[in-house]
Amino acid sequence: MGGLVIQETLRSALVDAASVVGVTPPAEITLERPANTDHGDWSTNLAMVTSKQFDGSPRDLAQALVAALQAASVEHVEAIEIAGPGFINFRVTDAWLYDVLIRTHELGVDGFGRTTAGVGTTVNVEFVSANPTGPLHAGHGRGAIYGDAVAALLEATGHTVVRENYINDRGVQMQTYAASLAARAAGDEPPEGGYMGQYISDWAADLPADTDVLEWGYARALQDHREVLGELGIEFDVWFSERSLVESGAIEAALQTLREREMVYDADDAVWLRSTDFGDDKDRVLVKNDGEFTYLTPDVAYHADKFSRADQLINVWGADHHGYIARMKAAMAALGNDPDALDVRVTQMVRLMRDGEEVKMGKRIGNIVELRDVVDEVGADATRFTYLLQSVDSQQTFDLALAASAKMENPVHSTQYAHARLCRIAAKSAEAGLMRGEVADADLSLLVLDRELEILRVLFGAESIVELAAQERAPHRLVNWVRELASAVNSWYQDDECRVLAEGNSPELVQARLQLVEAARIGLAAGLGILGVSAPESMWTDE
RNA sequence: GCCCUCGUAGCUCAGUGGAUAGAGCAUCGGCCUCCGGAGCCGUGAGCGCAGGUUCGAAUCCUGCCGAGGGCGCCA
Repeated sequence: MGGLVIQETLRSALVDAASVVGVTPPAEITLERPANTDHGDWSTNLAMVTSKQFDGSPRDLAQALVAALQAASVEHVEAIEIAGPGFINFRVTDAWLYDVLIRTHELGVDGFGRTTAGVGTTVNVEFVSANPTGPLHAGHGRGAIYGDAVAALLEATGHTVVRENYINDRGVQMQTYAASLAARAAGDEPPEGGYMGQYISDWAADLPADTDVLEWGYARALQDHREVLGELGIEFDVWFSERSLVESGAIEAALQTLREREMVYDADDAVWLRSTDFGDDKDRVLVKNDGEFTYLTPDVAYHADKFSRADQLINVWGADHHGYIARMKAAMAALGNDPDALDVRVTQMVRLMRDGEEVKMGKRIGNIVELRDVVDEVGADATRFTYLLQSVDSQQTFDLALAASAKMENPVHSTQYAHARLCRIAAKSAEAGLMRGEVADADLSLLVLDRELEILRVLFGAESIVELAAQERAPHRLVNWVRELASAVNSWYQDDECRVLAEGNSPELVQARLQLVEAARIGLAAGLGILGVSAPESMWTDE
């Protein structure tokens, strides 16, 4: 509905015009809203992309198309212009923006911005997957929140999503961890290559006398992970234990399958995967000459298991694991799975700033910034929003002081504040006896100011942004959209002309503006909701 | 040496092959007895370098320069 009607009207008119002129349009005619409003409300590059079929320049073709369009006299269109190298620009009546408002009300917070594009597809999103040998640190936070937001975006576009956390609960790092705990409990230094963090000493102090140190430490670390993730609103559907792969025989089964498919060979007393056959730099060892598996082997079995449960896999890995992408995809191909259905996303490092100083992280040198400390300092909302501000392809600078501040230059604050302002207006109106009525009863044509219409224009873009953000696994795109809406609201709010409760406003105007207030509020609350950030009704923190 | 990511305004960052490359902060200049000034409006300034593909490149390709990360029968 709404704007979509306009788009379909224009597309259909363009198809007709192309037919009159004698060119074949592409399957999907590009129709976009120009960044510069001087270029009209809608624009198409049709003349440029089809000019090769035409005897003349793109502009000449545009002329011919416009002549055909004007002869057909398209509904809602006020003006058609040709600009630049051959763009055809449409100016349409503002009525489509009122449809955007109505549609926003109909969809509400739980439906606005959501689509059904992914219905019928199951996606497994694996993220965090941190070793249970210590607390989560600030670097884990980025992957944790990114993975959760990607999962939410996929849900918002109709996919069935499984959030999964893989636990490396066997192997030598667990032994090292237990030895480090035991050493600290006995008052000694951890062994060579052991874990040096302060948390080892802290946790060792709680270590009961007569207990299995490894199992106790495992439970302690896992509890830490669960707690801090819970504070951030991250809930996993599956916590997948590496040990369970041993117990179920899944690792041996995967090796057997690879052997049957002749994808492995024996050499130098080891078992090798023919990963070079599938684009890897070199073949990889799966079983070492001492009979133990390498790190890769259980992981291969694990991914094979995930493939049996989902149509698409998404992995969120830290930058230090990018070198494993090629071998894992090769292993999946060797097992007969589609390597393109495994989408590995790598998050670049986070530089954490505090008081203008960079805080260094490093698990084995003892000076880690725990994710818990970040959450305690800036709160769950600011932690999520700030991590999501930037593309994970770039290194990030996370300013703790800014994220915790109640200033407009703090994006999470200005965004939430915009929502609170709208709520205050609605509450204030109600106190004055001016309740918002049914949207159907309001005269929306009273909304004519540019700042009012700008809010509706931004609201219109929500669905395509959510779709794009989900497709690109790029939550920061939705963050940018929410910030854009908040910015439009904050500018509108400050403009005296736009006031809802100004003296002299007619009851009809108040009603129309209250409808706008609610639409903008729905947009902010829906966007923040998908991102897992709360939409507060008030920003007051002191009571 | 090879692989991955990045390089856009003084700073932090946006930018699905499209038109005059955008925000925020900082600078400078205005506004403000107001639905919450924890504010608003305006201003100047930029695509690392060199080729290529294209009607059109910040975007795609190649090379170079620079930053970070990775290159074990470790995990």
